[in-house]
Amino acid sequence: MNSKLGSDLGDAVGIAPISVPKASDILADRLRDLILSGSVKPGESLPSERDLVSTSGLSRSSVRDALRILEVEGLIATRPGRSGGSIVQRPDRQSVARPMELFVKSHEIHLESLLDCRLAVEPFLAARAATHHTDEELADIRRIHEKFLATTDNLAEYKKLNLEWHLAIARSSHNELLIALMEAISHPIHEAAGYREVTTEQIRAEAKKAHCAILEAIEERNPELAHNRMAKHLGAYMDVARTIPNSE
Amino acid sequence: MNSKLGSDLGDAVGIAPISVPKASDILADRLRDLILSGSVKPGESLPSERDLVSTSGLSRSSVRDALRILEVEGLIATRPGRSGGSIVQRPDRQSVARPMELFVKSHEIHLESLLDCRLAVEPFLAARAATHHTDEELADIRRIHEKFLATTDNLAEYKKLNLEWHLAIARSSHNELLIALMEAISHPIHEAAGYREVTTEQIRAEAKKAHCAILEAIEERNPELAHNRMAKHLGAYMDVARTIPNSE
DNA sequence: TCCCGCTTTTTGGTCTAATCATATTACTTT
DNA sequence: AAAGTAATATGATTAGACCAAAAAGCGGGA
Repeated sequence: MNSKLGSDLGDAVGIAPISVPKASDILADRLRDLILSGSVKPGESLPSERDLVSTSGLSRSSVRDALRILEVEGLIATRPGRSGGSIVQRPDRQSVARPMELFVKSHEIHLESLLDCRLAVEPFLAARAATHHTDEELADIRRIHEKFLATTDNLAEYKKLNLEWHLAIARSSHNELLIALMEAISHPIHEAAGYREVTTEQIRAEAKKAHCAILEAIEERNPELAHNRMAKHLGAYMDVARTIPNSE
Repeated sequence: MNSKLGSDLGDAVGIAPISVPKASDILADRLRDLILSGSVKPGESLPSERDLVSTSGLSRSSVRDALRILEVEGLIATRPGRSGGSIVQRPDRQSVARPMELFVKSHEIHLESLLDCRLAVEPFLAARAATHHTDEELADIRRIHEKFLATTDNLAEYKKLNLEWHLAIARSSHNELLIALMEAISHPIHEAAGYREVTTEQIRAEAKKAHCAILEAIEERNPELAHNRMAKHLGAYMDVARTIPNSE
């Protein structure tokens, strides 16, 4: 068992570095496959921890580790108590948005990139909303819209309703993936953007006008118009944001 | 300790349901804050598990659970052995793309929605690539492009290089978030799309022509042209995909 | 008969205390 | 000095116990 000899042999034969997977990872992979293949459907439960221990041959810690992985991934929800257990569920939008937010925060993504992202996605969402919206969704947008128009000097309220307005439009697009993306980038944008770019009365008035125009296009089910007006609205916002130095 | 009495009191006073957070979640939140606030920088290590046990007062299981959460989130990487530990890192693009893929698979997102997503994002990436690309990135794209043009009847090879081509364009955009999004949706698309829509020689020839045109626009650093040509290319692809019934 | 209240049972959550595996460091020997 | 060997710090894994929550079962009384 000479280590040098072993190393030489390894180099000579060209053994690739062997990665030793963790027991919990292997079990997590298997359980994930079970879920994704549809063997266990949403609402149903995985076997109890103690069952998994006996069937897998692993210890309870490893089993719990595996379950914890799936929980973070949003594939299961665990509840204590009898008839509790690991209940399979479809990951919600937050399971997508959360990692994205972590990514944005960790990499200190510039506001510029976030707005870029928004500019790419939101006009599209507006166009889809124009063609795909239901009556309930439209009513929801209108309700938020009216409240938004009614805001005056309460900046926090203005920002909150502005955000809600955009998210309501997004939800009407019926594209779950793009909605999740919007949700993910909205929070960082509205945190990073600060209050300065909406301080003047004029800017807020223009935003309200733009919202009205976009909503009108959506009500008329005119996707091209909604797309262009949203793009113009965001362009104006970006121009304002750009003239203001970053707070960081 | 009459339970009925307690319940009535609770209803009367209007006590909100109290959520009992798990110990590991609390610790995970704290450690995550430490990382995101920059108190522990990428490359540095968190305290060892045994240290965390003594400072937090929790058991080793809970501490390990917390660390496992952060690991799944891509915030740390753990390595065994002396001078191992939980090393802080920035989440990579995979940490964003993976949850998105799980979301797509779990919700059985239609190919239509995925292509929509792509249509929203990729023309934008092409435009940004036109203005932001470096010489190395352009050389990389060209290398893949040449290999792509050289493919003939090997469909697997064609599809692989096609995917790589699109991702290379995306990388040149320098928008990390949109790159991650592209990576995330590319795999499901190319899995779901099957082989049928690229079976005819004519379709492949047109795709090659379109790639050439897009690349040309990028080399000329003309963002509008790159945007429009990419949109047209994707539109053509979607038309083809739409004429073919889903494989599911 | 039906409902309240107690007990039982199942399940996840937490803790303790070892032991194993791995990789680095420190030491010893040649 | 270089090479080999022992000590050590770290995560990975196991085992077993007990706690807490929540549902199910049971029994007595209105």
